[in-house]
Amino acid sequence: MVSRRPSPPTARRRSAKTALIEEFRVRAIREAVLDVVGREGPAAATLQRIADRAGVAKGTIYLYFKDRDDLLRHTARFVMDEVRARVEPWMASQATFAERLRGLVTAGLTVLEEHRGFLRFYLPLPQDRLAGGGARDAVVRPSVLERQDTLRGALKEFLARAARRGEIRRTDANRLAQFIVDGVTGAIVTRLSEARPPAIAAEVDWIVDMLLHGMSPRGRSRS
Amino acid sequence: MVSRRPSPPTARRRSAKTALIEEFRVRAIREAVLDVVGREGPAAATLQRIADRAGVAKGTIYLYFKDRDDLLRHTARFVMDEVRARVEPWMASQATFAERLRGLVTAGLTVLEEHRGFLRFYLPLPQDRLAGGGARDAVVRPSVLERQDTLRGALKEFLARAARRGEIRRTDANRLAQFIVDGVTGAIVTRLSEARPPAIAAEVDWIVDMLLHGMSPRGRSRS
Amino acid sequence: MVSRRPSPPTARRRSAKTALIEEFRVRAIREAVLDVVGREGPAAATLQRIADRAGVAKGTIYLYFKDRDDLLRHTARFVMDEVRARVEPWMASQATFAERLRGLVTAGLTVLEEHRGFLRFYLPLPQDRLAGGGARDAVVRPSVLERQDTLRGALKEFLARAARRGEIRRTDANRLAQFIVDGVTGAIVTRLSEARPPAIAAEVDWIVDMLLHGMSPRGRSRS
Amino acid sequence: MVSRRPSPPTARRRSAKTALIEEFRVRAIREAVLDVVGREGPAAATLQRIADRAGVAKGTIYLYFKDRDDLLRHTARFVMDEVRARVEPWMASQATFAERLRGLVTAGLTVLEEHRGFLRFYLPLPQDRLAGGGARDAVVRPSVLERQDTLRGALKEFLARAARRGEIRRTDANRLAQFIVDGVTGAIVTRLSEARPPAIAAEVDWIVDMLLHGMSPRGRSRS
DNA sequence: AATGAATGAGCGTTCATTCAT
DNA sequence: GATGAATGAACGCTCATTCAT
Repeated sequence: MVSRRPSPPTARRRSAKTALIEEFRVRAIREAVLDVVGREGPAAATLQRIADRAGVAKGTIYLYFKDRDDLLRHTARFVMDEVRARVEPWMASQATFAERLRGLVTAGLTVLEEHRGFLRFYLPLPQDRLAGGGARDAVVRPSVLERQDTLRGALKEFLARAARRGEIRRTDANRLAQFIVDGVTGAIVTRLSEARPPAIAAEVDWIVDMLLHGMSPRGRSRS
Repeated sequence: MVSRRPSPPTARRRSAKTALIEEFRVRAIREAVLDVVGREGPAAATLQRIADRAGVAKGTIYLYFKDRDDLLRHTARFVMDEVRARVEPWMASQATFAERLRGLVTAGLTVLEEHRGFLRFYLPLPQDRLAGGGARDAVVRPSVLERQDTLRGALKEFLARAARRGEIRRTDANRLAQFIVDGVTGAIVTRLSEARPPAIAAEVDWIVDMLLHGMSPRGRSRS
Repeated sequence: MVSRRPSPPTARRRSAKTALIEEFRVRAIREAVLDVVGREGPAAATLQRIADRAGVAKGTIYLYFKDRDDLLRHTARFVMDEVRARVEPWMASQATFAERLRGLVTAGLTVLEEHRGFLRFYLPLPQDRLAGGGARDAVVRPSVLERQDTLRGALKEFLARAARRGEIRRTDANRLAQFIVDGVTGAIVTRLSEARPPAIAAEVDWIVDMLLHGMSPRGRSRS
Repeated sequence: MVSRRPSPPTARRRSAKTALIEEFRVRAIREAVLDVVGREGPAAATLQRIADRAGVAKGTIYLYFKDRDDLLRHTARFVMDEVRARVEPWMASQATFAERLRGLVTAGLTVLEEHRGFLRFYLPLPQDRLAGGGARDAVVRPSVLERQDTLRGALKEFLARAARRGEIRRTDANRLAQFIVDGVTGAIVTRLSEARPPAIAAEVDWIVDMLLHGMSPRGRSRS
């Protein structure tokens, strides 16, 4: 079971084969969740539907996940971990700040688009914003927040360093981290509502430019 | 029933007293929805829970709302209308752009804080974005989108006008509108996580400054 | 209250006016039941609907009837009493047996047609036979049976007398009474399904002829 | 699910064992319906009561029937099919008309007695005719009518043929068919009220005799 | 006497979870 | 390990009944 972190001391080592099967099943079921939620929304994400899509029996899911909440938590964490894995390397990069920011935003935007079907409901698009909240998936929240906090923490650190180096102005790093996350999220949200969204690169340029210089006219003196 | 807009022409006028009671009940039930959803999330928003919190019987809700969907739709519309009523006047104001932006952000921030509990799930704040939804409330969507589109459209128009006047630089007004909304929303989130958040005015200053000038060091040349 | 048969000894005599109003209300409500059930079936016969049709408030019904069951029982009894009031005089008539039978059948057929809308559900037509039974009106039965037993008893007595006089052959009067009731009921049931049913008189002739002589060829010797 | 007639072509064959279990469950649930309705009337036929009597959980019923209506429809059809299967062979028989009529009446009487509890409400016996229904089971109608129309049509054809052959006199075959059905139904009712009803054979003789010759004194001339 | 807003028991239905095979 | 038939708690909703006005 995926969520069973510390295996009991008496448990025999799983054979390599068994572990492989487990990995395979877990992936299949998780993909089924992403697929069903992405295509038909959380309302359709009953265990029966997920099991059907994964090609396993309903009961089988319980061999790998404690319960429905555990499955959803696992899936959300998986997506968030992917985001983090793609974004974090850019923070440690040696490039210029603008390049690092651009890389970071590109990475975020890319992975978000990959899982847009799923995130669409948990990270709602403008046209879906009020669609979200059903009752069943309240459990997804804490596990996502946990990941998100880590990510935001890292981003905050990254920004604080940049400020110390004079790459950006000194300001509330916490607010700024949130501001960036929201800017990127908002952009993907806008993209999803457009028939012909601009290329990712152009999108990134716009975001980075706005984050760096704001909306006031170029060359104007500050108010 | 709240959603029954056009009363039959032959219907006798409701007495003033009856209308008062209706207003009172509708408010009580709506507040219960806002309260329950805000405190415990949409998952807890069963009719029984709402009724309990409103201090009425389950059946009473059906005297004022057609069904659960109608109730949720009504509540969402109510909140969105409040947002709009507070924000829109600033767009038509004759003040400088910076002042109008500040007023607009202040208004948004204020009403968002008022209904933060509810909106947290339906207009999810960044830290909750992945937390949201289930399926039950898919119906809330259309009625809110209708409101939200109008609001965003107005904001977009406001920004386009400002660009034409040279008050801000010319850019994609749609993206910018979303960007601002997300910036404000994100600020609320940050505030919620802080023990001693700054005063609203300071918060607004930070947001407006960031929106206008971005994070690059003051006085630096653009990249 | 209609069903309160023996008024308590201490009760003051109702004034004539009060009695008149009571009579008026009871009739209005009863007619509403017959109308609603007749037009829309027992499913639609909620107290609210009945009250609306009767032009009184829901609560008012409870001033005249103990509860819903009491109201339905009253209505069914009323219809049955009408049947009986029309049919019984013919039993005591001095005409020939065939004439008395014809009169009796005519009377039954006529009153049944009058209330066909109501009876349609409780005395189902061929095409409705299996439609009947809902759960709510189980109470109607005992009160109808009580009346029907009385009627059948009278009919049985009438037939036994006729047999003693040699007007009909001697046979099980109980069975025969039931047989006649069923024949008449069946006929009206057939009529209701026909676009252009024959005149009542012709219908009666057919029934009486069949009851008297059966279906074997005229003039044939008995098997 | 019983009502799911055409299984998808790609569906794997149900194992013999599974089919057996399904058959078993469907029968148990159907018998529970017949039992509950028969004993306590349609009013008592809630899903909980049916489930209890069938010895299964409420949810189990939904594995085999789409919903309550489907269950009731299935049960009614089952009974009607039994009636038809027993009655129809006699119509095609080569015996004399009286014998065929006797066989037919016997078959009808027998199956009616078997399911008398259930049919009492849906094919109401004369003494229960006013007792029946509420609204809940309106859905039962169409599926039964379909069956009943076929049956009555066959009976009508049978009678028309007999009339053409001179076995009975020429008359309205439709009315006569209904008349016979009602005569048989009425007999059941009479039997139910008797402590010691006559043997089925004697009962049949009485009915057939009455249907053939009517109640007028033997040997008397017709009026 | 008359009202109708308020009530809550009870319904049909869904679906996460269990467990015998 | 894998299955899916079986379960029953919990939901949204209806409507007969009550009672303050």
